Amino acid sequence: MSDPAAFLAKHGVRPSYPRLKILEYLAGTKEHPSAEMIHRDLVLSLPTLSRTTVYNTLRLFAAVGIARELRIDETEARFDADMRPHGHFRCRACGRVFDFPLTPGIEQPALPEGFKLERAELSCEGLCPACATSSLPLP
Amino acid sequence: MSDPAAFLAKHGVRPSYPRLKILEYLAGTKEHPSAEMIHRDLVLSLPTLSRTTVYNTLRLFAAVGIARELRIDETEARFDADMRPHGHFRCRACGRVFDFPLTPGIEQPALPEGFKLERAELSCEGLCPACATSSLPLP
DNA sequence: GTATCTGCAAAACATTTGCAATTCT
DNA sequence: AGAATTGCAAATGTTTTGCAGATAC
Repeated sequence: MSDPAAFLAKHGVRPSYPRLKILEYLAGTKEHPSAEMIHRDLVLSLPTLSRTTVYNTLRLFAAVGIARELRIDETEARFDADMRPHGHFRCRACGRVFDFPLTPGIEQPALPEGFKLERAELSCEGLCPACATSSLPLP
Repeated sequence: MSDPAAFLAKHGVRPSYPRLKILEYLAGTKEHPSAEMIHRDLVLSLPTLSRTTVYNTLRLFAAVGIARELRIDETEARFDADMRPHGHFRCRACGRVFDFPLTPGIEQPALPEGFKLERAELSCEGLCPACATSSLPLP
């Protein structure tokens, strides 16, 4: 992300300071954070940041195509600024979300006649390599 | 579903009356209902049925492999007793959830080494045929 | 008779909303 | 000034939990 402000402007989003910080945070992580995680981290350097603004901003980012909302976690929405096609894998033990490449064709599933596809998401769950080989008791 | 009680017993689930009714309801619909929808309909013929029991039962069904929980709706979990591999499409206008066949290979995505896959779900969103051709204003 | 199941009420939790104060142009 | 943005507090809606009574084996 060379110029975050220009990137926001290009998507028709006014580059306010909170929005810039949220964009930079999201573009610079592979954690697929939730709104709560983003707020918890950013409020350290931006103490006035409210949860409401984080929620508003993430919804706005999703609406204009800057980020996507993942429904891979049972309790909270997770967000990803990588808009290239890829799948997600959530480890049920540690909760981390991993990206994985899609076999070509999956991103354009063959829907019956008449359906107008706008979004597709391949979500997997199981154990990540670290948790699969761990000797700790699993949830 | 020829013998629902035997089906439950086969999965190690005691066939109580509420569980039987919930199983029959779920197996007899293509609506992919939420817990609330199931309760709203079943309470008409089973007035003592509580929401808690519906939630408990659906969680139990998912745990033993009788049904699966879909995270395709923004607000509430939806449930499906069809355990055969297939994808789901949610219409953002009418909220209905449709099944569609999966191109072979999708149900076994190629994960990187070491990941232990337990569940995979392909969720799509867009407009269903009825809503796509409707002249009503869309949400 | 003991473990399991049910249901009510209350709690927990993520997210949204109303609205006033602030900020940007 | 005027429009957009922010942030607080309260509300919303789904799901979970504690616990007492009912039920099944």
